[in-house]
Amino acid sequence: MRETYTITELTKEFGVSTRTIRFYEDEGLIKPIRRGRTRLFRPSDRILLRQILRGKRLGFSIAEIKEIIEVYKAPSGEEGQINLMLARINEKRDELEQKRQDIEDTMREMDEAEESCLGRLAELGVSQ
Amino acid sequence: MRETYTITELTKEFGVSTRTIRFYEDEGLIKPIRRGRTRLFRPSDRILLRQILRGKRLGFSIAEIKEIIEVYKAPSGEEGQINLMLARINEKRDELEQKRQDIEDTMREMDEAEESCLGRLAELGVSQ
DNA sequence: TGAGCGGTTGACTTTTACGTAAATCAGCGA
DNA sequence: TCGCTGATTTACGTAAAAGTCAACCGCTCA
Repeated sequence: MRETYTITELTKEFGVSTRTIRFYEDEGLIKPIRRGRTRLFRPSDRILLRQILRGKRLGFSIAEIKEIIEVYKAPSGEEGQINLMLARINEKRDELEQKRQDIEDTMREMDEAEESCLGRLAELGVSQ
Repeated sequence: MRETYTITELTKEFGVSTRTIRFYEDEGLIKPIRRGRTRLFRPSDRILLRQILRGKRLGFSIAEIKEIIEVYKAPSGEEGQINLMLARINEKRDELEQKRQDIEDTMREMDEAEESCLGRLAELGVSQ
């Protein structure tokens, strides 16, 4: 595994701009190390970026993604803290479950749309 | 089934503002009929609104939701048009499939986070 | 040694998806 | 006829998530 990545390597791999990556750093989502002023991204930063973009595709806001990343890091602290973590995990799971349902519903309507397109094509074929 | 709904009935049912619903009309997503100046929403408008909000939860933009709604309406026109529709349907399906995968991945990481929280709780319990 | 290349900072701008406020209107019950 | 309620239009405001631009730095290699 590579030790570090430059910012442009990551922009190419993930198809985002440098501005975007720096923005995520400003928002506290990733904390690359520095050599002089230049950012160096470790494998863990790269994984974080992957998780951030995954969250974006699912329509989570930066703030929500931050929360999700927090629970990934998980457990330090005493019982109260950990129970709070568990509660948050369940919240996020519910949201994901809702999205999953939304996807199923949308998929089903896509199937119906496809069906009726194919039906229409068949009609056209027959009448020719 | 009800004949029509007022705008406030829909805001209450779906938990959105009147501004939001009017915005969707401005964007051409729904076209309620009018009695005088007042909007009247038919069952089909209500279903559209449901689909719009589903799209929003999945992180689609208004423009993308518009496209999705277009393919729901589906088939009129000749073969070329319909084949174009079918292509669009498959594009959207790919996007949905990606989101589905993203959800699975996130869910799995949630499970891991939960595991390690529970593990930490067990430790705390034992040491007490 | 100077030109190019990749990276950085900072500031301003843009797009999307509404929020908010003001003025207006239409029906309705007392 | 008054005042309330609920709806409408118009217009400006705003937060989030970047895009864009300018000025600058530090290396390297020809």
